[in-house]
Amino acid sequence: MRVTTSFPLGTLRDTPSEAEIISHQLLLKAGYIRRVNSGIYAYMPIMLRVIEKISTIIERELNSIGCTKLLLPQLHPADLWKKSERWEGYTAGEGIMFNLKDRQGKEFGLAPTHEEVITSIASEIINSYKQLPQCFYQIQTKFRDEIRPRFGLMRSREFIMKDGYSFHSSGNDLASFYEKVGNAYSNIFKSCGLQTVGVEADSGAIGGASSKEFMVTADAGEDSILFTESGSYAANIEKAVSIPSQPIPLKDSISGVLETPQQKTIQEVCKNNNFEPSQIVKVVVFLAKLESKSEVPILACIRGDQHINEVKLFNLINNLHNSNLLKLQKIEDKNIIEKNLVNFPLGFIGPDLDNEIIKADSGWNKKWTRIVDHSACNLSKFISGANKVNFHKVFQEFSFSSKDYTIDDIRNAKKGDKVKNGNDEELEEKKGIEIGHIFQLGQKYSEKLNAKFSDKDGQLKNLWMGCYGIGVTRIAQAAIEQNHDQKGICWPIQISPFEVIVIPTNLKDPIQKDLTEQVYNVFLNNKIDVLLDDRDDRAGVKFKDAELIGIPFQIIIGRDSVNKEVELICRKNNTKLKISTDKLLKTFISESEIMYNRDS
RNA sequence: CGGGGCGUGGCGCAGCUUGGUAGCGCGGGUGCUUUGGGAGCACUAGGUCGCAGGUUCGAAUCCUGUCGCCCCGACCA
Repeated sequence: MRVTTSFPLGTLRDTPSEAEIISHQLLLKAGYIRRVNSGIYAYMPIMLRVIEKISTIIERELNSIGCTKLLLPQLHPADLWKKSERWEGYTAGEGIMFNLKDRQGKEFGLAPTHEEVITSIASEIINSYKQLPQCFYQIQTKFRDEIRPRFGLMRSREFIMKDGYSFHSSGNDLASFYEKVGNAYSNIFKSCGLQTVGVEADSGAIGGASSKEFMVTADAGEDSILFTESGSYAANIEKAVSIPSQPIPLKDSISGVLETPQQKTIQEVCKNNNFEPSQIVKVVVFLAKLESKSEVPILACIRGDQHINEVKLFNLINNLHNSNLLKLQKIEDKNIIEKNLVNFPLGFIGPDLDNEIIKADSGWNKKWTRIVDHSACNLSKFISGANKVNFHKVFQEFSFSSKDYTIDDIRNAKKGDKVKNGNDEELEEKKGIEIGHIFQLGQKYSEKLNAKFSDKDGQLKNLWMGCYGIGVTRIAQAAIEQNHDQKGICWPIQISPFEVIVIPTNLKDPIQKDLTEQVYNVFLNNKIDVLLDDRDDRAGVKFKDAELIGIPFQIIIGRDSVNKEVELICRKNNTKLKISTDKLLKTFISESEIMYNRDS
């Protein structure tokens, strides 16, 4: 491809001010993407080549384990989503799905994911166990109405994703295929030149039993992952389970009610009264909004030195009540408190907060749903709010094990915690970018959408399902986050838009010009992805651009053209080889082979 | 939705406090010079200063409203 006749590179001299993280800055500066609106980007020709390379790698690996590519619609009828009971949650609750009405007033959603559509189609074409297993996938644009799009392609409202859905006759078959996909994913990310870790994850709104995320480790990542150095354990912080540190026991001499004026936080109480955070039980109040429209107040207790994991809490509440939980919010808004509660001692709440405090005329459930974390329920003596403003008190022999309290894990695991009893390994923490997620959905969707097959025994049974996602555009950006330097991007060769760029330094010199054409054509004829920077610009400009856009190899055609000699430069480590054009192709092929093999 | 910031040519920004009808660098075009690390000189095109009201003889500048964008938080297949 020639720069002059195919597309303007569109590189920028200055870094656009809107971009915060390096990968986003480089994508814009090097002309890969253009912002059209918040979270909406155009993929320029050079970007599309990256996307296509990633897609090809994904297709190769998935096809090799028996997956089949297809293409599904993006405009989904609301009816289908109502059958799976996700319409409300995805529009009213989380509001993650763009939705609209057609001229007849029929409702539609712009697809953020495709379980409903694929399941309904699969149920039509799969009749017998003899046709199983099946796995379909597609690579296309997804839509999500993000509350706050950010970091370029990392969290955008339109993004390209590979999503796959598998169908099985049994849970065992699903589990083994899930493993196979997990392996294929590892191959894919390795083939893309990325360093990833697989972690246990929460399955979120998609639901299902088992779920694993693939993370690119990078400081710019939005997720926290906890892992042991040996690799024996790795999980997303949303899911991670650990043993909390030992609490420091309270002195025997302390008892009764304590005056704690204005001391609303754990820190203030500790500082003013000489306590340790682990001697306090923190009580946080939430309001749970259910799909059945009922609103349930929640009282969550945890040891003072620990933090509540709202994802765990969300899932727990979801299981505790019959209706789907749409939203969980902290109760802290003054108006909401005044409207629904009487003399609410915010900042001084204890685990025994009375149900009477909920106003009779409030729309809330009249009883607190009381939840206590393991870290708090074993304390024999602790400090907590006295349910009276400016007072705390000492709780002794307080029993959480009455049936009023649900005891469970609602705690954030953290760096330094032990993984489990009898294992001395400590958790470490890193930031990660989620680029892949696989789920064992089980029969959740097939049940709702009535997707059945005839099994060996002649019985109609629900299909077992798995679903598997890869963020294609996210991979591209994550790769830059992991592979760049002061000068710009350093693409892993596997997903670079071009393998090599030919840079003639002076096209006015007929010898250089002839040699350039000769070299370019040799590479073209040998099916190498080569870009020819045939712009009539100064050499320095072309060098800078080549470095910025990050092509792994540069061939400089210059002064030594008279001797049929050129330079082959490796972008990443800046090594230069001066070689004659006779040996150029062979040398390039062996050098690039090394690079392909090292990274994949 | 809460907190903070910003909207001035394609990009990065100044001007606003103290009103007088727009400027700098990069980029674009033309010409000459230059030619292995984002060149030099000259000429040139390009902006109703986000939008709408208001104050004023006069508004990019002051006031009110509104829209948009970015960052932090909440939220997150």
